Amino acid sequence: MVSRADIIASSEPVLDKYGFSGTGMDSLIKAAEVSSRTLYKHVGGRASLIAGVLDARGERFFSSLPNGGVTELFAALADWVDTEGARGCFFLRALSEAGHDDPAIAQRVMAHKDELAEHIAQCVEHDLGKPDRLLGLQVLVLFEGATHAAVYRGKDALEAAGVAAAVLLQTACREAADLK
Amino acid sequence: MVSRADIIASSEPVLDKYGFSGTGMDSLIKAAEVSSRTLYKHVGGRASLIAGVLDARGERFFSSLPNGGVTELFAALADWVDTEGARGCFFLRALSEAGHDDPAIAQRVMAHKDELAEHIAQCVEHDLGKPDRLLGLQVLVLFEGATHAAVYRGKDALEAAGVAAAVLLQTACREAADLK
DNA sequence: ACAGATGTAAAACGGTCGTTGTACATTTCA
DNA sequence: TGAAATGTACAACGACCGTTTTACATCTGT
Repeated sequence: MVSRADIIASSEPVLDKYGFSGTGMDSLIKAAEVSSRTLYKHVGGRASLIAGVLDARGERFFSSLPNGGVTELFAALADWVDTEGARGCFFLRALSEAGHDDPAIAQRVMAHKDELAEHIAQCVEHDLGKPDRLLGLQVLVLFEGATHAAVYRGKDALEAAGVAAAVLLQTACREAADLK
Repeated sequence: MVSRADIIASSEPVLDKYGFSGTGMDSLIKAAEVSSRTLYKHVGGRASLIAGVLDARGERFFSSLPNGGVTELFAALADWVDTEGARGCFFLRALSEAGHDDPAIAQRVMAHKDELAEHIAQCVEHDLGKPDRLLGLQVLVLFEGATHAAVYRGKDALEAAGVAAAVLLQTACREAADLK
């Protein structure tokens, strides 16, 4: 007995590995180990399935991020890449490959990035003791850059990003002290 | 009288705007303003056309980057995004969307990123007076991050990345002075 | 026991896509 | 002039893809 959640869970790694446009319904049906009839009854259709996968992925991703500072943030990203592989941002890939013909996907991607920016802002505040919009954006850029540079530079990119974030944080910290 | 280069030039913006899997040959034929027969005679086929577009894009991109330091580098990226738009890295998108069934594409993407890393390393050396592998990688991550964060944060991401690179450079500079 | 829900396998449908074939028009130049 | 080169428009091809239909099996609960 399969559920909608089961089908979504089995679809995610296939879409991740072979891409949204590179994955046909037959692959997702085979991965779910159900008949096409059952899959369509449970998830409605391709667009709805992809939307569900994005939701599940987002939830899983954010629950993998600890509540802490930027050091813990980049450590968690390194763990994520270790277990999931480095194929760029799943959401930005969804936007490029499927966002054109489905506005629901584009909207989910934007919401995901808003949530990511918010989480990073809290990491920065955790370390700095106060909010810092510029630093938050810089760490977001480092996070995004690490995610994509890891595709071709591997773990070195993640490590460099973490160090860079620490340097930026310390600089902001010093500047705050100088202003006192 | 059209040339292979003309067809490649007219194809690039279409592939960029609608994506590799979202663009059919009919769109590229229409953009080239030739018949399908002529286009195929000139470029051979879809895979060869995309490879040619990647080559042309890479040449155009690197010739838009000035010889200078990291400040000029991020200024040039801002100009590029101003005129080209922010849709993420064209090459990484090619890798995701078409790299699976065409190893020639994957190889071109890797070569492009190697060239980018090399160019950035020279920017760092220009400012610092000596090579610095970690700083080069950090600036690469910032460059990649700015490219992708600009998709959803616009020019703010580019600006933040430029400032971050300057801070990292100055820190490295100070550390070098302390060691004397 | 049997109706209803839930599943399967496999064919079929309509559409799109990359590519090629056919038939015809136009320039080029020996 | 007239043949070769180069172009066009457009139909057709085979393959694939998302989805639905058909026909049949297997559990579940009163």
